[in-house]
Amino acid sequence: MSANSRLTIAAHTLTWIGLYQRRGHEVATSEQIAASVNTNPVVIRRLLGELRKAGLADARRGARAGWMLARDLAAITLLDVYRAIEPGPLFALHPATPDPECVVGHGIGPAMTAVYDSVESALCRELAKTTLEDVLRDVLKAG
Amino acid sequence: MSANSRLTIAAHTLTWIGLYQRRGHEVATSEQIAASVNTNPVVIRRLLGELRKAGLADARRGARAGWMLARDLAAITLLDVYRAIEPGPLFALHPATPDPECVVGHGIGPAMTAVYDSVESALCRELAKTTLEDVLRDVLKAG
DNA sequence: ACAGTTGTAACAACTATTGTTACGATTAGA
DNA sequence: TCTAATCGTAACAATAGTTGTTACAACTGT
Repeated sequence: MSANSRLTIAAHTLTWIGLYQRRGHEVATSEQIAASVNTNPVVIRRLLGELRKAGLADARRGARAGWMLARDLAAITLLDVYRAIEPGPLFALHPATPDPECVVGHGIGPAMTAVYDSVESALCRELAKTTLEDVLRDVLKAG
Repeated sequence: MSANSRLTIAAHTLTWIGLYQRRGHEVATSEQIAASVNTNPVVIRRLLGELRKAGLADARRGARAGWMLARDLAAITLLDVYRAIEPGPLFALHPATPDPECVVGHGIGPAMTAVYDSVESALCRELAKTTLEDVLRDVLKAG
């Protein structure tokens, strides 16, 4: 797959806003964030748009416009971020329906679905363990 | 991402070969497997080529050619299959290096890498729990 | 020698990601 | 009321991965 950096950029973005707000600023602009992420401001705005729909960020428009967190960093887990920006499931079943006359073709779908459900649960459990507060702490420790 | 059905098709393919061999046949052809999966034989051959490189399948060429398992179904986990066919990591870091002068830009990479390592470990642990023997049992139960 | 199959290259269609330009909509403040 | 800054979004190109397809050389049991 074309490697997926959306979760990285989303976590970067929200962490950046959180730190900026703790330093006393009200809002952060997509241009400031893009400079830190090293990308185009539109990429940041697109991503923040999805994060806003998920209730993780808010935007103020007009003059003195910009972005702020909708919840504290400690109240946002990486699972929240993942759910906000990753649309589909990790694994898919067959593109075309397998032969229903074949024993394997008939039973493989449900069998794999059960496995994929377990795997996605494990992935979500793991992502839920880390909050953006944890991420910020690690980031500052690395400095 | 364009949804990834490679693991599904690979598990289907190996399970099909395993069942076919248990019914007394020596080898299975990509055409037979493709009929069950409902796709083109070349798709199966490509996938089996990667599975062969990983030591999970073997091919016989010439007349009476076809595919066989290199190990018993019970000795192949879904993690083995996953490792054989999925090249990259689940999540990627930034496409372009983030600003190293920024605290967040500087520390976010290592922080996210640690998280991604944990997540991939959890995913692998979960995939390792299921063997193709388990898959075949579920498949036959569903019938 | 023949027939059947593997192994692989080449190509098209489709989708997702990332980056970019452009421009209307919005609003605090002069 | 005007202005300047920023959001919100559409549109497009470049790149890459997946899936399906055709084609053909290489191989080997009979």
